[in-house]
Amino acid sequence: MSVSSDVEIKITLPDGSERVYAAGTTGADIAASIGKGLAKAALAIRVNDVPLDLSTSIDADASVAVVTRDSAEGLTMLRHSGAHIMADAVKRMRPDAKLWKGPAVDDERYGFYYDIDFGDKPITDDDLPKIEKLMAEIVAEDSPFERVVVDKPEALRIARDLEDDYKIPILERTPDDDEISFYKHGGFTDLCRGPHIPSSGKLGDGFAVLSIAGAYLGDDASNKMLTRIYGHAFATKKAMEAHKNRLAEATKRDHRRIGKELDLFSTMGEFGAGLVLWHPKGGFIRHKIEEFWRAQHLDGGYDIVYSPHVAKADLWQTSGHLDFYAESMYSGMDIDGQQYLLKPMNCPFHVMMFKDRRRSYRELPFRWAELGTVYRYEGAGMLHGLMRVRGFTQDDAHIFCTPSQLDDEIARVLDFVLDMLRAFGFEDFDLELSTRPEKAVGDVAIWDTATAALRKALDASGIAYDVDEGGGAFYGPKIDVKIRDSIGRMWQCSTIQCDFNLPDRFDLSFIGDDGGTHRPIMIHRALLGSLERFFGILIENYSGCFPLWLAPVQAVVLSVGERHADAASATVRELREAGHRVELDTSSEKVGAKIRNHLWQSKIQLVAVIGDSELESGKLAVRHRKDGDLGALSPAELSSDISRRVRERT
RNA sequence: GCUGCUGUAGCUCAGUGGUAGAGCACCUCCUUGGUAAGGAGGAGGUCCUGGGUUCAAGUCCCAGCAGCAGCUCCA
Repeated sequence: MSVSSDVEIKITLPDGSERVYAAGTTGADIAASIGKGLAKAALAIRVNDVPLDLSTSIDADASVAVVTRDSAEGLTMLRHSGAHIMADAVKRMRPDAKLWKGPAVDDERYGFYYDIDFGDKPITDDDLPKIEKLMAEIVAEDSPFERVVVDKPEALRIARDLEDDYKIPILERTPDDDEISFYKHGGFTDLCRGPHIPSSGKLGDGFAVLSIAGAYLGDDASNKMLTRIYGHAFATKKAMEAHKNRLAEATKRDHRRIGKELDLFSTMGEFGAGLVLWHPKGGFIRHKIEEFWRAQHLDGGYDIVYSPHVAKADLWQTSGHLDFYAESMYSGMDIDGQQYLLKPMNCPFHVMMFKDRRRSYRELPFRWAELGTVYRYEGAGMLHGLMRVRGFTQDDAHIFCTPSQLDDEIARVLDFVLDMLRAFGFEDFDLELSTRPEKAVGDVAIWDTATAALRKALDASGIAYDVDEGGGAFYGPKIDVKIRDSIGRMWQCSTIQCDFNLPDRFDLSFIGDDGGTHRPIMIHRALLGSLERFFGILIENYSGCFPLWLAPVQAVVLSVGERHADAASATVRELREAGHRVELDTSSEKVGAKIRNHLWQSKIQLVAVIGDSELESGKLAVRHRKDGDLGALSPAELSSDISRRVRERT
């Protein structure tokens, strides 16, 4: 700028190479000097690791990286600028709209949003295509994004001129000597730190306006609700289309839709929102899950216990639930003049079981597992298919152990969790350790011991994990496990939590080898989380095509014509006697229609066809949904194929 | 809970204040067929519920219930 162009500066590029430029050179100049392609793809620069506009001039030696539209950082900028362009489009459509904020976000569905106040005339879904069209016009105008740096009084003047009322309190809170910047493109100006893409045209054609929803001002429920418009942007139109296809794929897999189509479950709707009916086919799958779960637990050193659905208010008082969890609990019922409450958790019952008699260190650890059905009040807007319900069954267990057993128990639980999840086809995990928060019960020493035990188990697992410092519950540190499903989404199911609170509240103790009384440590753990939610995840993961060990129907035998019906029926009988779940189809449909119904509509894995040549050979023409034609198999061969698939859990 | 949208046949959804519709599924009959939809006919409705406006309401208004999207919440 003011520096004369005969002063030279040294620019270090990310590959370590150095180039000399005239002082005052811009990011755009540097990109252009390196290559045409880079210049085209460049959106911004990083100067000494600070992201800046491409038009920023550089006056001193620096390391510079060009941010391109296909990098993660570039995409974030593209989306952030997309939010500005969307806001511009909205303002063109509705000049009375008052802007709040519009960041880029890291979300599976959306790339950016803008929160906007439309006063008493909110926009509707019908307006979204209009906004998208206006955005395309703004992109076509290709107006440069221009950074305007002002002082605070000037900034306030600009905000008032723009009638952007929500920006004024932000500016008023800003310290007087802070640098305040606006970004302008065309006739649109918005308060923003930046950086932005060089011009609106750089947004390209890979963007979309996706949906609208309410969002609180400042994401605070005590504030008024604004309209949030969601959009997304990608480097190319092709990538945008691919994203739309992913959204469509997720919609296709929606467990509510598949649950209906395959008649797996329903929810009680107006007879009880958030309450689930497991239909026979869903019930069968649950039965297989529970059967496996029980077998694993018995093998894994657990005992299986049962507890009631209700208990006197006193229990929930002692446990602390009435003090800390009351708003999630249902109002109770009066039994003999005593207040009883539905259980929101199983732990107090297991604690009572521990307290039933005096315990010795020789008995510990106890590992008590229960498929315990609990009821929790969830706000009406929270309910979602099987994923968020008001009555659900936790695959719960509580381990009571001595401090010296903690290491082993934690390591054992973590192994157990991962094995269980792998059995259901999940191989990819995210682990997170949450440590002591500010407000916590229990000695710092016991926290340290427990946290170390969790950390040790995580290290031993060989899986990378994140640490959420201070993110633990007030009663103890924990490990959360997330699983990645077949289309890349993460779900949290498992949690392993140490608890230093309940043993205190219930004054639990055991007699140690010194003859004195000691406090046991309690570990809560759920592997699948809630059976309802886990079932929902399984449905979406498998898209309703369940592996044979879970599938309610493993195969269908169908006849080509009437004269094959008896043989088909006999085959079904034979396969059923071998323990397989097989159905018969002798309906008067054409073979193509039957195949379509079973393999593609009902998502059954195997069909076996019997026609003239099969009658002749005594074999079956077997077709698998994914593996295709398996050729001619005898009933015994089909039976062992089914058995193999069950064993392999495929 | 909050904001917005939606609620019509078992399912997916059309429907302009004036006689309730389609496709699929279902039932019956015809067809007995060879690997992703054979044909014909039939039955099926508290248009979510309750109020209101109107000569007349599936349609407009209000309230409730439920569902959907998001926000807030989530030991």
